[in-house]
Amino acid sequence: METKEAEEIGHNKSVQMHFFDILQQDQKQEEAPSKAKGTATDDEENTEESELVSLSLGLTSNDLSPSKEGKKNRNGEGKNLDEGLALGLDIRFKPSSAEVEAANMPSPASSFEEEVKELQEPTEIWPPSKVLQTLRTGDNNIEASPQNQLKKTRVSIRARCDTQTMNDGCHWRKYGQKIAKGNPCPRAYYRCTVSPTCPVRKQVQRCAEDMSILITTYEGTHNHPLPLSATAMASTTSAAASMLQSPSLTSQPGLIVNSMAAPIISSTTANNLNFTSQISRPQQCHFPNSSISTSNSHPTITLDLTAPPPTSSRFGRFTSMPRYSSSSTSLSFSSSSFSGLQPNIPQSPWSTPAGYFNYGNQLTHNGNQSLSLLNTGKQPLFQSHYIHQPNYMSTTSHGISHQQPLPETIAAATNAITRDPKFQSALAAALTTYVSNGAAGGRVSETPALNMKLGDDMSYRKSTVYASGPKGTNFESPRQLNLSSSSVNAQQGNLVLFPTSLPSPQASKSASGSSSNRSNQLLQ
DNA sequence: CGCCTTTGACCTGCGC
DNA sequence: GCGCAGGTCAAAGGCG
Repeated sequence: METKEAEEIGHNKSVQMHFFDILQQDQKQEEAPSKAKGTATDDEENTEESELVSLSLGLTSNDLSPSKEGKKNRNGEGKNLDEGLALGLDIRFKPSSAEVEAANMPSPASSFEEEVKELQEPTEIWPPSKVLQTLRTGDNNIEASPQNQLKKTRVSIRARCDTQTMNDGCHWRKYGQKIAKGNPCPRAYYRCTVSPTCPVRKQVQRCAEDMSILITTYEGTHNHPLPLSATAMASTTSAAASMLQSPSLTSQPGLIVNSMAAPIISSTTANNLNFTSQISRPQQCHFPNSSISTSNSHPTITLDLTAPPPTSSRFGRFTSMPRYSSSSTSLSFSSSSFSGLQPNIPQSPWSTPAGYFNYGNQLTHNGNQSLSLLNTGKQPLFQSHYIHQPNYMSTTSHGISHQQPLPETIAAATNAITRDPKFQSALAAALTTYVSNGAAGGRVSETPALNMKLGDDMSYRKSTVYASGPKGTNFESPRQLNLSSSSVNAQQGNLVLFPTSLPSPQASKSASGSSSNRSNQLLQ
């Protein structure tokens, strides 16, 4: 099946998304590995309740997966597998002083070897279905508790894809199909088969409104090394998922989003995208253009890769004004690089010449390649550091016409950020991604790690980001991240991030053709 | 032969 | 308690 998909994708059309996966490392597993062996199930479930969330990407080392992995080199992953990779994402939300023990936890990102051990000695963090079924009926079943149900985090990807499923780099076995209410398209249920004990499942369903949109929802934590191709976007979704793991981020001064992972280098071919990973540069999240949303019953982050492009130019013109109401605030992360996620677009989302950072209506221009960290504590976030810097706002030598600052917009957006903890974490994730993209597509990311501290202290840490031109062209021009505000439903503690500048497939096609020109213009 | 998909039945949670 | 909907199981069959 995967092979079929890969062929189809590779030869023809579709997005070839060698995708992500999330490894949400269980806090208690890490704390007490021995315990995890014995009571892994409980630990797994406890993870859902833990406020301290440690998200870690899988690693791709020597193939530790079952034999089939060795037999079948599906989707050409074998090449990548040979290389080996340590990808780690460590997002920790240290919510309160009560989480003292959290401080003793090893960081997945910094404990690669530990993770390898763990993987080599697989601890069943999810019981086999039969066991699970038994547990469900048990009195002590933690999973059955409403609380756990409530906290089961999912990451959903919306992407235009004309194949049955997106090729996310993992191997899946379909175990069920249902017609969901309100959607004529059946929902398919898949289980990760890379490891027999892997608890990760995904649901695939076409969007009722737009059949070309494939909605893939991931749930669970891989307990095995991921193929390189599967780790490409893991950090992105991990970061996104992390937002849902902490009920109140900002009240906790110690939130640290720490990027220690290798970068993901994207490569493109004529008709498909191929996100592959390469090693050893510190970096992390991919948040191409995504919308993130959560729901109450099943906290779900949706990375919306389908949004149409704005009517305005990707470069410097932003038409949407942030909208605020007493009950909602909105933040949009967008990047000019997103077109790559659309099918048939010969441009990598990670290799665009420039990223954009738009906060509110401001196009900020990080003129000195210094992307500092995000502090969403008491200080207005980008205000002092980016937006108000004349350099950033001025028309650049690339011919970008930047709009004038709009104080109200900034103030409103700042207020939105400082008000909503999840908002802050979303920003952290987005920035992490942004920096990641820069490092991935670019030549250099000078900082071994991007640390984003959301809290009270304003300790900025420098992270230098270089943009990359198309296909290996290295640019040292600043990347610009586009962050615009629109609306977030803060009432229910939900965070919604709407993409604002995602090119439609058609637009992307044309845009992709001219993008490099524009890019060159930008960077000349 | 092994792995996969299909598909009806079953289980579980939730709202009324 | 009942019904509905989502999710899962597992037997059957297909495919390479």
